[in-house]
Amino acid sequence: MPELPEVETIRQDLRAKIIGLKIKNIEVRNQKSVRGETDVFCSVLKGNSIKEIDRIGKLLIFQLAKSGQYMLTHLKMTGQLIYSFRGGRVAGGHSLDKGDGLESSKHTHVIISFSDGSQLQFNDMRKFGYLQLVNSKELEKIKAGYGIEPGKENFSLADLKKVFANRKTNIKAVLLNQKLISGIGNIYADEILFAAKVKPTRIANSLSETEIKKIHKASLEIIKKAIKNRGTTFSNYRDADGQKGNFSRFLQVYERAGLKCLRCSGIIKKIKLAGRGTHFCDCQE
DNA sequence: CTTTCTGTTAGAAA
DNA sequence: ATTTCTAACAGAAA
Repeated sequence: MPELPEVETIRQDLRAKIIGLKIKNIEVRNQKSVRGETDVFCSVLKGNSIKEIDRIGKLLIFQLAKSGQYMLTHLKMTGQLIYSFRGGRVAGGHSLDKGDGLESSKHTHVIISFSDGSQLQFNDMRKFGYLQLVNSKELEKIKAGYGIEPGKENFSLADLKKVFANRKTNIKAVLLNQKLISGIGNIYADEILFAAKVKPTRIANSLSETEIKKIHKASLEIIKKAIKNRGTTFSNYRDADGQKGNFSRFLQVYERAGLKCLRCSGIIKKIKLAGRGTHFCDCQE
């Protein structure tokens, strides 16, 4: 799925489109996509509207105008939030609803319809993602479980050093651990370590001051640049308009196994690390 | 046909 | 307490 830059792109897009729209109807086609009671989920949303959209890590937080609750959305691997309106279109998927311009597919699990005729679809091929209603207390508890995040005040060099200190596992696993650092997923972990010239297999607490500085700098720069380019699409990811992200062409190592390194002309290797496909070049130390 | 892989992460096991 | 492994699911590729 979407990692931080992709989720942030969706957040910004939806913020400009659906804030204040009255929710007219909810259709839940797959119960599993909604955590908690579906009936409660529907009755709370119906007649409500979205006041603000926030994000922590890869989790979207829709603040509701009434009821004081929040609708959380995690897209996991293949989730999509696609906004469309009558006369508009939804990219991908074959039409099940003929004629009205609001196409859905067999992977559309929840449809939120607004009173102006537009709608927000939650699509998810692998069904790992979910929508969930929480109150402010539950939200705070969930937020507290997330680690420091590139671009936020809690991501200073000193904060990052603290995360790496005494950590006896490989740096890749640390970057992917949302409880320690939030928002980075498999693509950006590989890209950050390549930019910082640090091998993903290195043990976190063995990193030198200089190496930590490089990882810190690369994290901020790469995430920022990826947001600016609306994220990375290599298969399923789409923004709120159903469009692909543009960061794919800036990727240095991810999905480049067997190809020539763009820095030293060595060959990019791919191994399994922290349970994930991991790309790197021997010019990383 | 079977096996392995895929942008994630709870939860179990070690 | 930390770290590692697996399952949840669907589909593409080998």
